[in-house]
Amino acid sequence: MTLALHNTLTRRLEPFQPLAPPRVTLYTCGPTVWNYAHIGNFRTFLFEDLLRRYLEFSGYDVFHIMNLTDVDDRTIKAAAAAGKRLEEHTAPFVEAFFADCDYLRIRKAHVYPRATQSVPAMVRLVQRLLDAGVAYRGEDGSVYFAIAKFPSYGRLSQLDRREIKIGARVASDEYAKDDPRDFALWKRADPIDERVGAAWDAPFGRGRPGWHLECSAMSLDQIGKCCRVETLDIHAGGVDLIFPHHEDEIAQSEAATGQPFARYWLHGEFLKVGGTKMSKRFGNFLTARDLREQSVDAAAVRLLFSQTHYRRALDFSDEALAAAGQGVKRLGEFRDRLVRAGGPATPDGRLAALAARFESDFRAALDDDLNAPRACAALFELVHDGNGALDAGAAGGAVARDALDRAMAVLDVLPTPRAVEPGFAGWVDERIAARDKARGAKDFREADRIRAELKAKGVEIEDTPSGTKWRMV
RNA sequence: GGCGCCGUAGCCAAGUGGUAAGGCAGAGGUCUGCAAAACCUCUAUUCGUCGGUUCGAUUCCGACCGGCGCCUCCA
Repeated sequence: MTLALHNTLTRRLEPFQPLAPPRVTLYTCGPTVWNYAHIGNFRTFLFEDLLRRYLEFSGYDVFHIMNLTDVDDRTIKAAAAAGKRLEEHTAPFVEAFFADCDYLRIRKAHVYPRATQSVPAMVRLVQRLLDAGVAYRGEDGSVYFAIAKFPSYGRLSQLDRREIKIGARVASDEYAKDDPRDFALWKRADPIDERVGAAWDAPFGRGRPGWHLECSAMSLDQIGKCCRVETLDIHAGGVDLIFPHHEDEIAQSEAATGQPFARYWLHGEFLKVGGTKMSKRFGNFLTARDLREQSVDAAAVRLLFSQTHYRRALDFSDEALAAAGQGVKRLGEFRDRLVRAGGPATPDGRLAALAARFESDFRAALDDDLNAPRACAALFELVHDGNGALDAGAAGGAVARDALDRAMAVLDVLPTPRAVEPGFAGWVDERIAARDKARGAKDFREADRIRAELKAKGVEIEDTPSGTKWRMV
């Protein structure tokens, strides 16, 4: 079994073969830190987290680069509106982004190059394109990429099969370009750029990088430094980036290096709300901090997103999130039960057999273009059959627990342990002891009263053959 | 107008040219003092509609209806 991934470049499922295994260079388009990222943005980052984790699970040595776009039109506009310098405005959003990633258990990239700190690499790339004759200075002083000089332009987005809508809108800089489709590599600095500190000197004029340029320059810079290559194994992002962002990245990068920019392009679908794309523009968004403030377990978000394939739009709702929360709880209960089911395995090896089947199904599902919904189905089959085996007296939970834990290195959907104050835990134990005493004396009214008392404090109890268990809900 | 995606039970959602995974919710049962948890049973003869190809289609083709996305900042 080998991993196959859907490559946007070919619109096909392809066996995954990195340039120099076991190394895999992975570049994922990160957030634009002009504001808080919403969970639609995080759906993409979580899909990339799944990809990253599964590559590592499969034995690859992943070098993961995620950029932070801290200078672009929106960032400048927002900084100017707030009367702040660029870095002053973006700093809290950068911090919030990392906090949100931690909350959602997103594995850290190895490097987070920032656009404002990568200007020299961008200037070098623009110069290289000017030298190669595929870029030119427009009448407005900006530098543009000449699409006519790059014949394969449009391959990723199948632009060759499209018609550009004529007369829909006329870009303000259109008069400065040779061809309306040409895009800016370097934008001449205007007074607002200067005011917020978004302007740098370059041989071809003082200005700032175009959005597409940032990703090309940062990714090539990073993989050049780490691996001395000019081709990424995987480049991933949201579907909305296919055109023009990724198309333009390919043009710039390949025109400069003469090498394929990325071998595999992966794109995650949108998160929707009531049938419409979640977007800042529509105001129908929810941030990770909103969920955290509602005490939503990040595991529920992870499970919810894992239960829909990454190339399929997912409609978000509180009901769906709550349903995932129930699933997470069930997984946690099962793992606790496995831990309690110690001792040597029963002779028929039921749990071991279930664990083996699960691991095989789990891999097969994820090998098939990261089919996490199927992996989740395998997981719940393990829970169901495992519970049945335990009910029937199977012991030796360690095998199944190990299999579960290995899978969790990829999905990571077990409940977040709740921190409980020692004093509170002591009080709960005391109450439970009192209840057990009442139960022993057949005083069930008192026992039920104590249970209600605990419930009011958020403590749920469960009587088991080995005593009374409790948990926070 | 161009390009593309989707339409599967109450909700969410996999999937296959050979007769529908999984999760949540619901009903009944076992267990329990009662619960909880867990397990058992039940819950789509059917996969938007209409045609076509086929021995056979939810799965392939066509048309239509409905929803969405990109073509402009966008995860």
